Formats: sequence, C-alpha cells, structure tokens
Amino acid sequence: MKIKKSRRLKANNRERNRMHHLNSALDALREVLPTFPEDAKLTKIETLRFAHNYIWALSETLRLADQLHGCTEPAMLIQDSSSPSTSSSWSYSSSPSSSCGSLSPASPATSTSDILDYWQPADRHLSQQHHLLLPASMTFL
DNA sequence: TAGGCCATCTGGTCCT
DNA sequence: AGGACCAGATGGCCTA
Repeated sequence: MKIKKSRRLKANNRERNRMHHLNSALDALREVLPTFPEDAKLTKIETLRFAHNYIWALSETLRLADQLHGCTEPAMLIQDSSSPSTSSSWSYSSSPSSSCGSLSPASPATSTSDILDYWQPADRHLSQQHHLLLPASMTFL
C-alpha cells in the first residue's frame, strides 16, 4: 500500500511537470502571436485557434505576394472578429489606388466544419479587428 | 451566483 | 515494471 502510494505521488509529480512544460510551450506560442492590447492574455483554446489562423494568414500573404508580382503596395490581411471566421471575415487590404486591392484570399477553412470555428468572436480581449500586418519586405519575398 | 478557465489528482492505456 | 500520455473529476479563482 505504501509502495502504491509513493508510486502514485511520483506519477502526480511527473504529470504536474508535464503540464508545466505544456504550459511553457503555450506561453512561448503566445509570445509570438500579435494581440491587441499587447498584454492581453489569450486562453489556451484561443491561443491554439489564433495560432492556426495566424499561420494561415502568413502563408496566404506569401501566396498573394506571388500573385502580385511587381506590386509595391504594402499588404495587410485583416480579420474581422465581429463575424465568424469564415472566408468572408478575412479581407486583403491595400491602398485604394493600387491594383493590389482586387484579390481576395482563399479561406482558411478546410472540409472539416470544426475548422470554421477557429476564431470565436465572443472573446474577451480581442473585441475589434485583428490586423495581421506584414512588412513589405516580407510580403514581397 | 453561474459560467469559464485553470491546476491538480487520478486511473486507464500504451509504449519501451 | 515504469514512464508518458490522456481524459474525467474536482475545487479554486475570477468576472459578468
């Protein structure tokens, strides 16, 4: 019985450490995600969903950069968090006078319906728009 | 006060 | 056998 208990306590310790490592990784992920306000702390689920979306936005920007070849306007992908995260909630923004404004990004959504759900606007911290602003140097690689 | 988020404990399962 | 991983249960804290 005593052995069983000490084994359980050891297991508890390992589990605690494992979760701490998981949380550290989540914190590291939070640090590289742009939030507004900057000190707003995303919950775990928000962090994962936003990271998923953010990665999509970055890769989408690279794709647009390829299409735009030669365009010199800065590019900005904007997510309107006041609406569900479907393709219509994302827009590609650039100067009105530019020919770069006519393209629309593909949706981050795939065939699975749960992926349509990455970003829930009910969020406490990020009530307005999230601007994923990419520097021109990066946009036109 | 209800609901959301979180940390921790726990037992089960899988892997080495 | 022991460790890693996972999911359910529980209780504390915070906010609307």
